Amino acid sequence: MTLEQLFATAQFRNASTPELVAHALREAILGGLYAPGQPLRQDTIAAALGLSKIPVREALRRLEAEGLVVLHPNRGAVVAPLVPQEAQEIAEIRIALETLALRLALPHLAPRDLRVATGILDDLDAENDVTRWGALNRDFHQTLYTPANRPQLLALISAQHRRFDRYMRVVLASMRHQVDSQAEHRALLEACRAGDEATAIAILERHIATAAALLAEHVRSDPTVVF
Amino acid sequence: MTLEQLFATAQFRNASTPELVAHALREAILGGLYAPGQPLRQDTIAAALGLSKIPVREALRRLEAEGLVVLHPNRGAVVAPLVPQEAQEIAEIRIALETLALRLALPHLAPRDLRVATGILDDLDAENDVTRWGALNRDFHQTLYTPANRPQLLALISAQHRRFDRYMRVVLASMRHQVDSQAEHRALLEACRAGDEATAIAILERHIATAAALLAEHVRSDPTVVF
DNA sequence: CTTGACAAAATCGTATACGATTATACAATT
DNA sequence: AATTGTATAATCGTATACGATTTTGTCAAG
Repeated sequence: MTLEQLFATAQFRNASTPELVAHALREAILGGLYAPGQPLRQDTIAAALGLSKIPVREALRRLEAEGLVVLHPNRGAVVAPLVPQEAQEIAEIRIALETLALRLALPHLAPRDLRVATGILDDLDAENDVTRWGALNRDFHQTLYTPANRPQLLALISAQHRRFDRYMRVVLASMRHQVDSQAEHRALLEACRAGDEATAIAILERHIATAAALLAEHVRSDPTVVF
Repeated sequence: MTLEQLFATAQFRNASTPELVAHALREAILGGLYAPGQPLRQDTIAAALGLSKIPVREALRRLEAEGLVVLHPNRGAVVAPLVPQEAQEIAEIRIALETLALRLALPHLAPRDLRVATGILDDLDAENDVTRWGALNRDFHQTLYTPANRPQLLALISAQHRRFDRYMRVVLASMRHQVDSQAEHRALLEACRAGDEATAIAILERHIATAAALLAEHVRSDPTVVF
């Protein structure tokens, strides 16, 4: 999937050009099309999309705020580098935000939500592509949190989840974590179905903490891994 | 304080022009110089700062990501309107993030941090200006969280705290909430000094929840208040 | 071989200009 | 009076152009 294709694919209603560019770059970074630390040349991107630098620059500002891009004055933008220490911090943040969201959502979880979540888990089982696996994983979590009816909270969670997935991508490329992760997903879904808040929250906490620990383990076992 | 003055005052190292513009606009919005919903004309701002629209547009994108500005495609930017329901959500988010930060910071709180925090509380007692009161209030909280050594978390808290303060500003303008708030601040500081995590966390939770409740009460008592 | 100086190239940052879109005023119509 | 249509003004969005800054390449000195 090239940047041009991502740009052409992205069409929301009411989306401005810089938003579309931001979307394309976001997907490109999450999909691994651009490596961490890689420079994002304004002219190159603009030319690829048939635009001038100006909407591209605005998109980069947006992505900077999301933590996917780092801007260096007069030296341009680079894909935000991966610093495992940062992933540990994001995991802590995710636990705080997602347990809140799940607690608020649980009383409003409808059978339909559970069905949708189950369907995503089945898709996850069948999915081998790491990028789409990350997207489906985020979808699963969002499905459980959406009934909380907290748009600000959900947006924050999405942003943090996306950043975290950039690290998990590296881990998943070498380990086969899916199985364990799916077992946790199903246990979480079961606790939600049963309306067992304490258990659901505990599973969610462990689920995120486990992913972070796996990442730490991966770094420890092979310190040469370039993140 | 005019926008020009805020722009001239703002000088960080390594700050690009759009960042300086964003800083000035941020302070202007927080300081009430621009009312909620007010249009932010690119030409006007650019002319006032002696710039073209381009760096101004980039600053607006940044502020959009922070939730202080809303961009409408082809219709420009407005100061983000105040929707009390949103403040309630932000309070929930703040409780989740700030109790985490406080828990992580407590074991590393040094006497120096406590002295600094005490000094800020004294300044708060003497401060009458609502805007500077908000800034000092944020400083007090940040001082307690900084030893957690979690830059991402602190940045998130700052952004949410700033958004919340826009609502509190309206409440403080009509009520005299400072006294109660200061009592809570001192009780929190005392629990931190004693290293009593459970009490400190409980006070912090109530502190934020009380502010949110005060806001809700304010809306209930006078539904005509234009936020 | 390394270092420093300098020129050339690449890239950034933004002022300017202009087409596109939206808002406003006001006349025409129902 | 309300509504529709149209001309005008205000504003947005961005392509272009160009100065400023940084990076790269080259070569001479140590």
